[in-house]
Amino acid sequence: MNPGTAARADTARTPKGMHDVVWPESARWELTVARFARLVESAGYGLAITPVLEHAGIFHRGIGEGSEVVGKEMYTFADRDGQLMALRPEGTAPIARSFVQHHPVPPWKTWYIAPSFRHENPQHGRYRQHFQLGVEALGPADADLDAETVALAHEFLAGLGLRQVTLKLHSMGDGVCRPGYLALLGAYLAPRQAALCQPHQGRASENPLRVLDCKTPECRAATADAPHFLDHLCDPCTEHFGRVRSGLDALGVPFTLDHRLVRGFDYYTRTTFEFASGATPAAQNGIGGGGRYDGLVELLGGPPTAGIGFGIGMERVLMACDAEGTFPTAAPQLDAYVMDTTGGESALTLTAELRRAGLRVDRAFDGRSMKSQIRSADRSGALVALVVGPQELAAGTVGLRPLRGDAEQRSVPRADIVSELKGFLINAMFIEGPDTTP
RNA sequence: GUGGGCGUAGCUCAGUUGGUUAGAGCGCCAGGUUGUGGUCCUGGAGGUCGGGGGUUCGAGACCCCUCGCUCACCCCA
Repeated sequence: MNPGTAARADTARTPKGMHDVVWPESARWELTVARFARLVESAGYGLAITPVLEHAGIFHRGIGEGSEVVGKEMYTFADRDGQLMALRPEGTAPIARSFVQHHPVPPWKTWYIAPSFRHENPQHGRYRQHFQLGVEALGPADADLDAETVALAHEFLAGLGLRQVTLKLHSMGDGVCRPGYLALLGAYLAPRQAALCQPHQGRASENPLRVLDCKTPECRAATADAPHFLDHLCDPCTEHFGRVRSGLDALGVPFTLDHRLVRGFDYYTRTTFEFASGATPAAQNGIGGGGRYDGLVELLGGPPTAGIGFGIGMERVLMACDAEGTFPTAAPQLDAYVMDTTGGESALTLTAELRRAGLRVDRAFDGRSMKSQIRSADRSGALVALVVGPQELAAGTVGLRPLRGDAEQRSVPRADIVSELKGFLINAMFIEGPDTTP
């Protein structure tokens, strides 16, 4: 370890590629997660919270040794017991591991918001720690579940107001037809090695699918006439994929078939899909993706169990929202802000009383001047300032001063402050009153 | 992991061919207004010039190393 790196350990900063999410940005996270939870819970999903750390083998076996994420980007280390541990690089394998461990009765539908770690070089929209919102449904192999799952992700993104998001769909076949297709693709590429881009020359035989995914003009040209997997699926896979497509059509979810869609994890079978934003830079326009992984549970030691899910990148989604300018404005944070220039005891008790009554209330501290306190009240975004000065203290009243709009400050008996404040807020339609509609 | 650009106050930035105690706007604090915000005026606080080393009488500026951000590649969310 060089001196510069060592010195860095003393500096108060987040590690490279990792970020604090603090207010007001964190308010968008809360709202986004809440929306996601409400949506997927309406579809029968329950929350799953799994450890950030797993035995590294879960990912080696599940995602695949050869994958970029496991081979080059995973945070792996031996803990104090000498066990090889890894920080979760994605959300699906831990859920499958959890299924194997607890053998719940399928269908088992879970959702998560989970930090994921990849040791790569960060840039805007790609971080060493990012958060994924996701769902996993284990058990059914039914193509309707594929359609439902894709539609759920689509509905979430559309519900955030995103309009420039496109959906790509493909099928990766299964253990029956994939070997045949890989051989076919390999045979197609073998005589064309020299035409591929530098990095892929000589390596095409290792993972021919990667070449399809490559964006260089050389590889694009060389694979222009490559066989499409969709033309070589086995009959059951063809039928399954046909039902997924008709299901999405029936649900009104637009998609395009993309024979170059190759996902980075080995566990995918049959249906795979990705959502991309047309509003963010191409390098990080992938905002989510997923697919079916019918062999994963068995791979991790469980019974043969089908599964499908998706992960959506929290940071990427918010980037897309920013790019499209669709994110809703934040609601006011506080109903009232308490000011007290008489020593603070009134503020202490009044604030507690109002909070017990269900109101959102903050107050000034450190006995600052009236002017200073009302400036804080204004900045806090509160709708009303409640003023306790010497006059109010002596008279047993509280000054109710509206901060938004042009209403006058008025004096309210201290004993009536909760009902008076609620009455004011309802009247001003800042909070919901009793439902008076028929 | 590879390559380009950039790091000066909380934020956005200025800082001449190297030359005294490093500046502005916004924000923050206080006062003007001895009881009242959003406007205005005045004042104040706040800086290891990302970090370390070097060249020099003298470095925010030049050189080397390093850390971070950023853009691209790779790959992905």
